[in-house]
Amino acid sequence: MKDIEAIVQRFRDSGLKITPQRLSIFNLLKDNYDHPSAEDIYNKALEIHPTISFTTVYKTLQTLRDLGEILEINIDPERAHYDSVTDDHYHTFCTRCREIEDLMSGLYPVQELPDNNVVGGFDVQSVQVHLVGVCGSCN
Amino acid sequence: MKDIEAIVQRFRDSGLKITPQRLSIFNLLKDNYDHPSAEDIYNKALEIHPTISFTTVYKTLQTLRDLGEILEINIDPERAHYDSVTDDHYHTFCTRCREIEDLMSGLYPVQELPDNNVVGGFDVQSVQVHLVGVCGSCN
DNA sequence: GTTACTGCAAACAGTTTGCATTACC
DNA sequence: GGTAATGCAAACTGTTTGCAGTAAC
Repeated sequence: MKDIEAIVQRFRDSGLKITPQRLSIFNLLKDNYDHPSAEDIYNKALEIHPTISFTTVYKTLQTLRDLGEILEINIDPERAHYDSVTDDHYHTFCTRCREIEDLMSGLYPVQELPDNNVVGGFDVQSVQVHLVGVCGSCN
Repeated sequence: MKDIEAIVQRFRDSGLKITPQRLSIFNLLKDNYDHPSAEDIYNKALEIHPTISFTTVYKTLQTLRDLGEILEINIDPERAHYDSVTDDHYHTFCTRCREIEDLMSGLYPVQELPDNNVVGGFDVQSVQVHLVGVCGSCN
């Protein structure tokens, strides 16, 4: 995810409006290295905008995802999580505490894709590597 | 997933009963190299048992998953899919047709885990590698 | 002033459960 | 006969939508 000014510019360029609610969400995501669910973000946003609705948070997350500014992570079957770091990296998912964490690169190196991003006829848009198990804190 | 007799034995050994409905589900899974959702399996089962309920299919899938005989794949945010092949292998997920397919081993080789299955303090129970994109047929 | 956003309330879809009846062993 | 499975109906949870009022530009 770009820095706030760049995001604001990108929204304006796309004919999207900048509201205080949206700005708060941008800031929450920017400072966040967890992998929050929509509801996590909503709860934090409530502290700043006590009247903000879940719908607004949800729709803003969708917009950011569609613009490619954040990633939606689908590893927790119970809910989607979001990641403001869009560079290639992988995740661990703890089935006890449901926390998603970044996997230090180097700890689990994965094959490079070919230059055209095609593997066996399949056009790869993203590679998701999830190590599912139990994290250090839950052990 | 083991062959049918072994599954039947495993169920009996665990105090679980063998019903015609369950046997049909075992057979559907055994012959299946797709990655069906619970509803897919339910629809096929209906052709054999016109009165079978979704609940029965659902609960049997849970039991099989808990026994480790099938895997639940969480890559499609809209629904869980199941895989009767429990050996290590990876998947492609087409965002257009929502088909999950096996990734030929060799096309995208992945790092081996250390012997103790621990990566950076995280105790790995399974590794899920998903190539998300557009499949050959949808291109 | 025009266009898009907010927030409410309700719809939606997949998943999960409680419970009476039925079937397995 | 005792125990577990089936199947119905309803609850549940996260996600998504329609729409009237409001705010950005």
